[in-house]
Amino acid sequence: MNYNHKLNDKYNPKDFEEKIYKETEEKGYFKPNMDKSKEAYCIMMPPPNVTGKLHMGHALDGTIQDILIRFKRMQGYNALWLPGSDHASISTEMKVVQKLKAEGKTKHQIGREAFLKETWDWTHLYGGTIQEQQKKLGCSCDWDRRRFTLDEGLSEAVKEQFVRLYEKGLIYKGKRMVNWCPNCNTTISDVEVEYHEENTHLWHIRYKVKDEDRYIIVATTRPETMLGDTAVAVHPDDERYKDLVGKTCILPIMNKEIPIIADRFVETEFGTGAVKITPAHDMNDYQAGLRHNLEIIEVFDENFKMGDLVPEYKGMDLLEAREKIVEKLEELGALVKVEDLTHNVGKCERCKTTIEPKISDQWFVKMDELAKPAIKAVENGDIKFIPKKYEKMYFNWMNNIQDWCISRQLWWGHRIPAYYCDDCGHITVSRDEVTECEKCKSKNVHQDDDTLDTWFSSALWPFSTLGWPNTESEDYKTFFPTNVLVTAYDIITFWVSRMIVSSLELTKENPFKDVLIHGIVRDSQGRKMSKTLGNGVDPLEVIDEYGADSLRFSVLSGTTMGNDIRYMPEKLDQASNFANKIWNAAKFITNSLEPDEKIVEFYNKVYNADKKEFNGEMLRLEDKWILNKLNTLIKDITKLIEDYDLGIALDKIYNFIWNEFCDWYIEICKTRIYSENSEERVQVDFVLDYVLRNALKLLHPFMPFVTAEIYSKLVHYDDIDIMMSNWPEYREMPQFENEEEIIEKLKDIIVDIRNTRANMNVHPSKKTKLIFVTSEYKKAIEEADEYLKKLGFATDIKIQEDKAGIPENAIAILKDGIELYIPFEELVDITEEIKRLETEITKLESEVARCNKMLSNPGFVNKAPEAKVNEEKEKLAKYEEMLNASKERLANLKK
RNA sequence: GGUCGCAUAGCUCAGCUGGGAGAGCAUCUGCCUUACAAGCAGGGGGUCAUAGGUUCGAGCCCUAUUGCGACCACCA
Repeated sequence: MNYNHKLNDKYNPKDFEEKIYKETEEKGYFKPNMDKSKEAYCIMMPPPNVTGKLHMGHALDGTIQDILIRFKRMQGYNALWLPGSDHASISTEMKVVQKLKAEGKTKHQIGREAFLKETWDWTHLYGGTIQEQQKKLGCSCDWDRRRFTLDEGLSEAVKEQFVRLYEKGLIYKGKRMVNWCPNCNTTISDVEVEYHEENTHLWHIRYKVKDEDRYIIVATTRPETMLGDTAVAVHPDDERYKDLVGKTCILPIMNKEIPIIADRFVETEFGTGAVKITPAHDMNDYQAGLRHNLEIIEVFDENFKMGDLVPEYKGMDLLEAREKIVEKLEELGALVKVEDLTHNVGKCERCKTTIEPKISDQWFVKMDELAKPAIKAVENGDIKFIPKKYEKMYFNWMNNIQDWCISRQLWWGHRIPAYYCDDCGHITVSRDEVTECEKCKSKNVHQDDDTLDTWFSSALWPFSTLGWPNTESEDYKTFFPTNVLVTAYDIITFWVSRMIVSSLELTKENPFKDVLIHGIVRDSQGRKMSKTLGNGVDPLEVIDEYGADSLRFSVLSGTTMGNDIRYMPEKLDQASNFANKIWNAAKFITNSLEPDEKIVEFYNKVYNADKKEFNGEMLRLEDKWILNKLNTLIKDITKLIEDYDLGIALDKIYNFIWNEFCDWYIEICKTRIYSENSEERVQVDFVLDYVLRNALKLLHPFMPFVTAEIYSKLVHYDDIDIMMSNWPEYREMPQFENEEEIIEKLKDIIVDIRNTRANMNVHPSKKTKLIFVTSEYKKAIEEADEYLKKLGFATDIKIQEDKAGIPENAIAILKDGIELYIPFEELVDITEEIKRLETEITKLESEVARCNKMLSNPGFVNKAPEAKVNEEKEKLAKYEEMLNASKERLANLKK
């Protein structure tokens, strides 16, 4: 066995991160093992936009999924993490439109076919970018199974969904009021509208009541739409207008008679309490119009210029028309007053153009029936949200669900599989291309020009990627339903909910069992990262500077699932310091390693794999202490990852490696590491290697690169890389609890020694004697002799069962079951030591008092659990013992 | 307006089914001790937003208040 244990002198992630990624990918580690005897585990990566670039949100999302998949893979599952990307219709189309614009072209000029070719080219040019970036992050997904929402198979799935829903009557075409972006020239969904405050005016206009010498005054922000008014509405309970309801009034300019109606949607507080109803150009008015059967009159033409209702305004820009109409009203004496008003105006999320509500012929999915089983699946716990609070968000949305407008006036996407007959007008919906009207057999048919909302295809992601609608495909049968969906809370409503809906409707299965919701990565000031603010942090730059492991650490350490994360550059220092710490520890351990054969041989003797049990006689107290700690750690981390408590898990491993393994175990072992006795060295090398390798395994899902690099330099038990190694096993019943307790006690005493010395400003070079008084811990201290001397700054250690011969002015460290005296000789001023003892006594007294108070409280003794009461009793006894010892010591000093 | 969340050390945040307040950074003190100064050892620093309540016991549960945030709806 000739094996290289040598680690580079310095921790430098660039030396190995890319190398390891490439190697492990080439070895096929990212692919599922397809072992039928193993349970399947599957995560679908939320597909990023095809032309997107990796941002911190992706980094967090990818890190979480990679941790889960690596964990499950090490546990032996047939684990698949399937990546891909989304065609992102509006976003991609806008980018290409802009590109064309720069070239002086429009999409209509070049035509549909050429435009799609342009877009495909664009997609091929930028489509691979994000994948390459995800690789840098360490994402171990099966790239060969990568899917794109416009792939043939996925397009089949989209058509299948459309046709099935259509045939069930769940998709319909109808005139509805939709959000229209006059710039993008398409409908956009409600979620694509963002609201901005804007300063404007509120015009008060009076409409004459018919045949009466009265007026009703309405207030509006959009006087130009009054040409299309078909009613005036007031609140039914509004005393001011009660007698007017049912009458009619005269619409100025148009000189037209319109009814005065009562509707609960009217706010009596706002404006005048009377509102003009323009069903063609306002959501609420439209709804009111439907309720009251009002005529719908469009004021604008398809280009959002004034229509031909009044020839004078025809073709005018809306704002210009507004001015003219206001002038006209003033002229007519109908304008009562103009108020200033700040209100929210809907803007297009993409181009910031003011959204126009528009009545338009669109395709819709009828949601209410579809939502029911999806609500139930979460209600009855078949699908769980983590953290649970996000279920409320989901229910909130699903219980108020609106029909879903799925058609978009875009070209980039899945074209709606509906064909219109030019002769009879019949609509044929089909999976296959239609060349003949199914009703009149006319050949004059043409396909709907529109495409489907991107989310209509993303809704199928958990199963369209596995081959659905072919439910016999190997992948579908193996991996569906999937296990967990990982995403941020901002797309619960329009993605997660729709996946659940589509999956239940089409496959009759839940798409996943768990929905793991994480927060959003914000900048160090807590602001959302955005292009306009320019405060985004580029994960690639971070990786370049600190390495992927540090980035991964920094977005998870000290976080809670579901809460937003503030990006703190300092955390990267913490992360790379940690990696560096492990690196140095590993370097130290591997440098002086005994030959592998000897250590493997020792392992075979000391460990009984069947019983998961060590031969205690072959190990020392401190070995058993760290092994017991490791066992507990394995148990904790396994549970924490299973519960998705990744932040806590990571911090626990951090703490174990740094504060237990490095700070204590390695320090304790140094005398043995440098020992002349090779058996002793084999023993300690085994434990060092064993604990480190297992700690690295636990850390591997979180920091895959540094752990892999170091693991490859440890004792060579086999040829298995850490990524494919078995997840550490733990014993349910800890084997060395007692030993752990003893070492903890010794640690406690060492801390006291250091503490005392620091308080007294004793230089490290100044060594003393240590005199222990104990019978209980005699053996342990004897065994600890060498490292106690080292860590306790001692020249000499004495153990005795009484206090004979202890110098008067020695410092006393008094514990239950063990007392330590440190004779500092001339160094110690007795009065100082008296003072120190006195504060110690005060502290102990307050502890004793606290215990007594609790135990003398009948409520506590009677009602608290017995274990709790006993615990307090034990503490009391311990503190009393220490208090008595301190008092005795003090009395002696004062003599 | 509706729903939900947050408020803990100077900063950023943890804190599991209620049982003696934690981490990282910052700060102070002492150390170049042969893996690591990207380090080691030690210290200081908190009325857990406010006011009530439930409980033997509340950072944690309940109610109200204040401040902040998110989402949904909407503002003619």
